[in-house]
Amino acid sequence: MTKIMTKAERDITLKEGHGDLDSLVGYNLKRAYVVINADYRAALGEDGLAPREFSALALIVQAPGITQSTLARHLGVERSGLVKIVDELEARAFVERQAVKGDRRVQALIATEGGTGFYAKTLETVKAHEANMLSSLSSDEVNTLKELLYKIRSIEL
Amino acid sequence: MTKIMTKAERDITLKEGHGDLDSLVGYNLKRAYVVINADYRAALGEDGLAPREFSALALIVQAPGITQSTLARHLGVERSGLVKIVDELEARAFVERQAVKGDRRVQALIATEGGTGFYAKTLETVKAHEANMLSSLSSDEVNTLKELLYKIRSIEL
DNA sequence: CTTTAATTGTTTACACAGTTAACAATGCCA
DNA sequence: TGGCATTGTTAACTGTGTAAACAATTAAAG
Repeated sequence: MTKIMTKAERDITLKEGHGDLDSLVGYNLKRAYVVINADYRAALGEDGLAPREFSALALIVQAPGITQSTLARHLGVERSGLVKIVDELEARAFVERQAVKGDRRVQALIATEGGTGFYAKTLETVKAHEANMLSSLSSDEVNTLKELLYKIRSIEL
Repeated sequence: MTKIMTKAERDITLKEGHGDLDSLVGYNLKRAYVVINADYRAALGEDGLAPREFSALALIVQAPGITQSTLARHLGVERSGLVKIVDELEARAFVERQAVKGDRRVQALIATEGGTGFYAKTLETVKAHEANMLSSLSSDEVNTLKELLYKIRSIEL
């Protein structure tokens, strides 16, 4: 027989950061991700690049001529899923698919001049959003956080 | 005119953890979340609770009689979205919706005996999954990570 | 060589999480 | 009493991603 608590009792139990969930990395990770993501979208506005398009563009700018397959691998998504991302980037004229001699299966991805410029501008906006978002953390804390997250995302399943 | 790199050059550029993306908290957060999430599901298997059902059950167990509205608020989802989560928990007989005297709009959520037991067992499985997943981090690092993530998810938008 | 296997980009179908908007029932307040 | 807010719910929709199949092409094996 479970004892039913009053609303006040429940709030006390739940307010503090010491429930089972708060001690789990996965739960905190998800919640933090949602918060950051919401602010990202707010900061970039209506016609800003969505996170996935932004990260794809970042890699294309930094590795001109990259292939969709390798790009997909680096982003951790399926080849099929990458198609619409590149479609979107191509539709906005940020990226072009170029035929490559020697292998007629692949098409090299290169950023247009406009795409490169838009990327640079967007990168600054994103950095500003993060700086603002994480202003309550010291820069040491931010660096530590990045390192720990990088370790986790590098784990081989 | 963008210079197209060779495959080898691209790999050098991309292999290291020092691209623009790797310096962004948001990107690392998402990638880490995906990795943890994949292992969570693998660890819990076919008929394990999905993360959202698990976290809902956690709060119901720890705050018997909680209302769907308050539960939704604490989980950071919409009331409407919570309905199917509770439906699922009720379908598996882990949770019951109970009428509450004094306010006929709300239904108090309480965990069944089976639900409480299943939760306890699942919590151990989840803890084991995290311990295994994060075995390359020191316990200090894990605590730091939790604290930093908790700070982020507590940010008011 | 020639046949077999693997890779690339793509489409289509699908699954899942989550949101918004509307609604009926109920409670609050002035 | 009358107007306003809240609760749980449904329905339509969006966003993100996967899996399976496919044609074209290249690589590998015999």
